[in-house]
Amino acid sequence: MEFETGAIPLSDIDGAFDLQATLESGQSYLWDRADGRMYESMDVYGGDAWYETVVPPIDGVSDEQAVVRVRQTDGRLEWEATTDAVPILTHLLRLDDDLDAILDATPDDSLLERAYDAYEGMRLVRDPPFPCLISFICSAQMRVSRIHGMQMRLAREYGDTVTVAGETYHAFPTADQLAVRTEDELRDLSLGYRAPYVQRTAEMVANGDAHPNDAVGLPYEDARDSLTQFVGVGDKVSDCVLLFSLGFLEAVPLDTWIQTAIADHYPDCEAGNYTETSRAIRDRLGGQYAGYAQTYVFYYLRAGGE
DNA sequence: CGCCAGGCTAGCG
DNA sequence: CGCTAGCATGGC
Repeated sequence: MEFETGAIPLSDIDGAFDLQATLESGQSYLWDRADGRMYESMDVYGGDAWYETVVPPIDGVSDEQAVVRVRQTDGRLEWEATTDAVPILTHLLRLDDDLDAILDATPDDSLLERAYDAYEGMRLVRDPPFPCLISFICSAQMRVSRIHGMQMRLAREYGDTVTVAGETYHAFPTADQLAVRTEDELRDLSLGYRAPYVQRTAEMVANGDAHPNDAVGLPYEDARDSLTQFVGVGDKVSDCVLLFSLGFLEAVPLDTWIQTAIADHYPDCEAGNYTETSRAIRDRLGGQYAGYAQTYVFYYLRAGGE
C-alpha cells in the first residue's frame, strides 16, 4: 500500500493552529512523533516534525481504518495517508472549531491570557472514543510520557499491523482485541493496577454492555455519571473522555494541576467535592467552553508557567 | 533510599 | 453520603 498526499492551508480555518501544542499537550496519547522526540521539547517549537497515528473508522467521516501522517510547515498541514485525510484531520484536530470565537467567549483573566499567549493555536482534540477511554484509564497517577508509552505499547502488542510504503504502523487495539487479554498479560506490559481496569472495561465494550458513545446527547453531568460505569473511570477520567473525545467542551477535568490552579487562582471555587467544585470552576471559566480554557491552563502550568 | 505522577476502588463510619 | 488505605511502576 502507498500513501496519498495533500495539504490543508491554514488560511482555510477559523483561528490559529499549532500542531505540536495540540498533540503534545497531554490530551491525546494516540499519536506518535516520527523523530521519537515526543514531549522532549515542550517549550520549544519542534519545527516540522511528522506525527502519525492509525485511525479507526469514524461514523460519518471515514469508513475504513486509515494510517495518517501530518506535519505543520509554512502555514499549512501537509499530510500523507491511506485515504483522503482532510475530513479525518478536520475531525481529530477540531479544525472545524472557530478558535477565536471560542477564546473570546471565555473570561478575561490574567492566568488564561498568559496561557493563551503561550500556546496560541492549540486546539482540543477529538480522539476516537474507545482508545481515549482506555488511555485515560491508564492515566491514573502516571506521567504524561509514560501514559503515551503505554498506549504505543498496547498498539504494538495487540493492535492491527498495517504496512504502508515499506513502514509498519500499529492500530490501537479494538475492544475485542483487548478483552481477550488477561489481567496478567496487561500487567506484564507494566500497566500495574490499571491492568484489571483496562481488561474489564474492554470486556464491557466488547460484550455490548456499554459504549462510551452512549454518553453522547445526555446532559453534561448525566454524561459524566454514565461513563463512571466503566471500571477504572471516576469523575476525572470521565471528564477527560467527555472533553477530548465526545465533544463536551464544558467538561473541566479536575486533576492535580487544576486543583493547584484552583487553590492559587480561584480559591472561592473550591467547594469540597468534585461535583460542586466542577460547577464553580466551569462557571468561572465561562461555561460552554470551559474545557478549552482548562486545557490551556493545564498545559501552561505543567510547562512551568504560573 | 523516598517521593511523586492528568486517580480509582473497596471498605469503612 | 464522605473519608482513606492500598494500589504498580519508573524517573529523579
